[in-house]
Amino acid sequence: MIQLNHLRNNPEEVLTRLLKRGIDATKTIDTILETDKLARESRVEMEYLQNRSNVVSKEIGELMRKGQAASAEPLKSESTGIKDKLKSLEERVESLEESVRKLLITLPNAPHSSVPTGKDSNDNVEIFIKGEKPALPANALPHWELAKKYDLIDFELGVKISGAGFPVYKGKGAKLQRALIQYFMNEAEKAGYLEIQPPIVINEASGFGTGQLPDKDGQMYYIGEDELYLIPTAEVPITNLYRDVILNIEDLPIKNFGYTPCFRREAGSYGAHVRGLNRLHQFDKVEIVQIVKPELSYAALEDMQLHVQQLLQNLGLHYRVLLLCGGDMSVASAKTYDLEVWSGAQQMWLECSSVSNCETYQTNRLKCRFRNDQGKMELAHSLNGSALALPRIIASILENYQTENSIMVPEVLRSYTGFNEIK
RNA sequence: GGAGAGUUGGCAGAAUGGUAAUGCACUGGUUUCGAAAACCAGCGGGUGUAAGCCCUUACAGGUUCGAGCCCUGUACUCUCCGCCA
Repeated sequence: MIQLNHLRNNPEEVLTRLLKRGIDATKTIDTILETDKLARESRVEMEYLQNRSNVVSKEIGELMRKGQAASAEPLKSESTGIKDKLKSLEERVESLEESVRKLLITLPNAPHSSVPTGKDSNDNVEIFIKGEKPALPANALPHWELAKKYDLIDFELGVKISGAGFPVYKGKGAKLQRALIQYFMNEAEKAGYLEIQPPIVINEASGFGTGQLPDKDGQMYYIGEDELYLIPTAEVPITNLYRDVILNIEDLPIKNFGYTPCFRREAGSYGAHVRGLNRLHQFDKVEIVQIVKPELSYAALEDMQLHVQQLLQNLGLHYRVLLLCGGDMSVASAKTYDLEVWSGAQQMWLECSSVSNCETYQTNRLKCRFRNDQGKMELAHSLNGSALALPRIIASILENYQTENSIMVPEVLRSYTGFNEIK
């Protein structure tokens, strides 16, 4: 959530930046600032009375110790009087501060100045493109047909076991996925990230910490019996490792990665674009996360984005990098790059990674801080990125690497798969 | 799932209901050629230039002039039993 202190001092700036999302927050911000002012005034008054109450109680304690119980009586009644006033005042402060907090969490993060203004994906900007569309054989098939032809993935079987969007990977299909996971993990490790195997169910506090709750409530699978959510991404449990933590400055930057399944209800999505591996309820992903000093977060964002590019490049896939416009970014992000791979047979781009700098939006909720050079508490910046999400990479590999009667395995994966070709 | 015990700073560990000791660790300083030792200071969070003030004994309530302490509820941890990869 946006820092209240920053909003107090720079309401115009926040307002302008939010306009990049197509959001006019004038009214919300005005209400926040007005309510905050009232809350602070009441708080000053409250603290004054609390102080008086503390002093009086201390004096009573003194008298009691000296055995002068009788002379404490007037003080007792004064204290009782203060208490009455305090009660309503405390309720008022609490309710005002709660109002401020509730309004504050409705605001998404303020986009960085380099983020283009826009409403939806049409306003995203392509900033880099690599490789070319592969020349496919005349009998080229979409990946779901290839998966069937070579018995790699069984979508119907998944429907029987669980439902639509839960595919079953078999044989070389399963092996290909495992090879990719292993490859991505090794590359993350080489890039200096520490491996984390987190839980894949999370509690409400964790969901709130990274911004999924309350915003994305309906998009997560919920286990009511235990009040737990299935993770939509490893970003949630990994970033929450640093909830309520005061980090040592020399521990920064923190670089973690984790491989986990991810679960998304995808409520409301339907149509042609959900075919095959395009959109699933369960998928695997390797996620990279960084917690860094504020002044270094944009360098880290570029670093992470380039790491993901390198993976795609090494796999020999045609891909492009998009700078998302304000309206297409997730609530927590201040700046996001999406990476998309080319799906040769479907003739379309598939998003396979999203790399975001959340600045202090998450760390403010998480209370993830460090002591800066002046010895003052400061919120760290958090970043996350997929490196990479598996299904769409597999779709792209199957389609782009198909020959007339086989599918070639990308060079870099062959030592992991143990086979060069799928026939 | 059942029974019992417990939860105080980074750790250890005090506090007849009277306003959170102390030790260790850590940080800075004095000293030293340098280090150790010793000594001094700091060492939960917020706010404030500062003095200060407020909050803080797992969390939420209650009793009280005053709660780490008494009462109620919740969460978590540990031990034993049961079940189990």
